Amino acid sequence: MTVASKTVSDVIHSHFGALTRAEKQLAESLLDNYPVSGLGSITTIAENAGVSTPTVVRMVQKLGFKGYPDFQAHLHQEVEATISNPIAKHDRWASNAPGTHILNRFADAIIGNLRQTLTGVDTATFDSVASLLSDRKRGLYFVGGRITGALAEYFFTHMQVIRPNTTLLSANSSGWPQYVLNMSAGDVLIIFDIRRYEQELVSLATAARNSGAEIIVFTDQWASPAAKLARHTFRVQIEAPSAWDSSVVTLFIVEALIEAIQNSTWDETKERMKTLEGLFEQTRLFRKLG
Amino acid sequence: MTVASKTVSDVIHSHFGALTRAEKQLAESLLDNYPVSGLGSITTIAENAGVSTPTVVRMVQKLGFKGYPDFQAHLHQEVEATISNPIAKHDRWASNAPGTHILNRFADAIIGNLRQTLTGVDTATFDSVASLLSDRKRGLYFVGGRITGALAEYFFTHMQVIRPNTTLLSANSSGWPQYVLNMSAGDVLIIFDIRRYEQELVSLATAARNSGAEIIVFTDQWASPAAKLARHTFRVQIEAPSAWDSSVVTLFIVEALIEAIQNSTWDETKERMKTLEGLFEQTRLFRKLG
DNA sequence: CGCACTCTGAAAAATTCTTTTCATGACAAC
DNA sequence: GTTGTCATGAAAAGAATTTTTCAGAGTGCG
Repeated sequence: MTVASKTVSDVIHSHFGALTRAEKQLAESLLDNYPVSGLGSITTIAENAGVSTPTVVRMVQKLGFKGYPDFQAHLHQEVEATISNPIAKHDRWASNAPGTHILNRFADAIIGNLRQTLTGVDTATFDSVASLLSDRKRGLYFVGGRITGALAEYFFTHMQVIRPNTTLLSANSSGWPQYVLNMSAGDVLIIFDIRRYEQELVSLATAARNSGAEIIVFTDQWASPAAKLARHTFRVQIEAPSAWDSSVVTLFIVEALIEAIQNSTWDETKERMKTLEGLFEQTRLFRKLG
Repeated sequence: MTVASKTVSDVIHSHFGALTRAEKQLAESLLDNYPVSGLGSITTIAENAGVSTPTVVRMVQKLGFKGYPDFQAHLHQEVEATISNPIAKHDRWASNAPGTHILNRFADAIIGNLRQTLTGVDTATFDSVASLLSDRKRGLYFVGGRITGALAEYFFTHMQVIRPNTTLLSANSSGWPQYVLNMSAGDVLIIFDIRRYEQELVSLATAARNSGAEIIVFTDQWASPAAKLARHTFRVQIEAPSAWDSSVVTLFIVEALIEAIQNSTWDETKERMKTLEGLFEQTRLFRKLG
């Protein structure tokens, strides 16, 4: 086998599955800040990765190099190629891809969305929402549309671990009235509604408001009609070089919220997570015995 | 004396007059194709310059370095500085927010994840996966774990619109064997498995492989055990300043794939979407009348 | 529980690299 | 011509790096 045409990075990636724990650790370390991290002596990179020098030797041989010097020679060539050709590298995101590859165009678009969205997001709103959702006296209800249902579910799954009293509304709108029936004043309804806004969500929001619930809406830059009924609204930039809208930035906000909420009640959450671990363990055991 | 602020190149130039014939010859050689020419061992660069190794040692000491290793360490630093640091870091993403606000810290982390992931993703792999999933003769099966189930669902929902013959596996693993029963050779199983890898997914993957299915795995940088059974694997960077892992970049890849797939069969997809519109319309009408 | 197996790093061995020593030769000054 | 100085590289010495060996730890499996 020849290693010639492929980059060292490629070789590492293509063998990654076959690497052992320590070797993966080493590979990570090499890929992090690649290729400069591999410039030093075998001792240095072993130390940086927290593995022994024999591990380094074994890995590079597994990758198809004759030994460490051979491995390093290849790296040097790549460094040379990279440096002598300054236009390359980071004009593009994915390496070895034309600047017009979908991955690169998507990355550009998403970064743009993220920046625009964050410019628009008021951190005071963000903090208010976080503290609303941290309040365990309030029941939480999550609901999404056809596409955004997955986001609602994602948010819900995390919140369910972090705190009690959370509910995911079924995708089918026919069951919604029963949920509204259970809402009390101060409960919070989190709605995901993007483009092709779904009429039913407005009805749901109205009903929930009448029950005294607070409403939080995740929507796009054009704002769902449900936003008018909301206490707080996140207007997220969703445009992508695609026939579909992008949910990446919405998910970003959701994850940031999850962290903010969890962080504000870490002690309690920690206990819950520990208990949950125990429950998973039991289930597994249960299954084995059964 | 300190060499700190000046580059090695500067130092050589400023001492050039004081160098002897052989040393000048060496200096020329180093400056030619700088700084890569100084990456190898002392023997190598001595040979390249056509001088002896003692000459090299004498020169670097004359330049103010402690010895050859010291000289080379400085060169490495310069190479690193040249290669890395390409994208200017935003001090602040969200306006009116301290740089340490969770939104800003999250944004930094996600951008980092995105960059690292894209450096690692082989566009050839990406394209292969896209064309695999575009092939309508192959049945598609999506499955995720507890947290990643939402991602599987998101992917599935889109693919269901784009093409026929797609299935979302239930969250409950007890129903999986029945799905495997229906898989035929050439079908594709898309698995999402991140951190806390779920043992059942490996069993599922094994069974699917035995039925002749191709397997595609979305996992994290440490790679799910299911990846060993996979035809293609996406290793996504998932670390966030949070107790939880981030799925943002995974979703990014999914969306890019959706676009790539849809794009490759746009004509057919367009028809399907039109039909779907009609169906939605009917349902709405139906409900109104009912 | 015990066996076989793999992974891992400590330590030794082998190799290579770096530095020093020193002999040679060139050249200038006397 | 002799002498001293300096530059240079061969070779030895010294110091590191790289590779190999090997034993212990861990893991999976019957």
